[in-house]
Amino acid sequence: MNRLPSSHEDEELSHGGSAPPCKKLRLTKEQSRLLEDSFRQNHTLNPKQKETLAEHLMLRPRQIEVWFQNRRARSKMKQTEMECAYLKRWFGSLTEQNNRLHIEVEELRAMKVGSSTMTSTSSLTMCPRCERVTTAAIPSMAVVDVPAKKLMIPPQEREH
DNA sequence: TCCATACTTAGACTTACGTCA
DNA sequence: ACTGACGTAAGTCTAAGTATG
Repeated sequence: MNRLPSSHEDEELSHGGSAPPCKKLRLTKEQSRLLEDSFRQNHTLNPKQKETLAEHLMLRPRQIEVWFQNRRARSKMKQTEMECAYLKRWFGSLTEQNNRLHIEVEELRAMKVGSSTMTSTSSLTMCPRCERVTTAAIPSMAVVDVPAKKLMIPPQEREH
């Protein structure tokens, strides 16, 4: 069932035969499908479930056990890869946002230079918490709002 | 079309660690 | 506190499958 046509020896072994350890087998599509279904329902199996599944698929319980171990590991690896890719995208978007804000600060400083009566342009600072540009000397005097839509928080993150 | 080779996938094993009786 | 059985994660090996020139 779970074996290449050339060898029914391994097939017997995969069912718990007494011969020496069998060579690596490939599961059939049907076996893989059922295992995947089972994995979707539960990522771990209790001994009874393992036994039942093994019987149903005509595999040794140990094979079921190993399959689930590998499946969990690969599932975790895939999840990590996805998270990594997501964080990279987010980092890119934050960098972009940061660059734009720096440009904006420079523009505002330039504007300040133009209006002679105001405080020194070097006193303009960006509050890291509220994302507003303020004059450090007299904070109450000049507060420039950065529209909330400019904060490029990825949708996935906003949900949480 | 066939073949050799490189690369990928997945079954199996080993080891280390945590939990529990 | 110690011990053995058991389950799991992480790392690794390697046969089998696939892509490529």
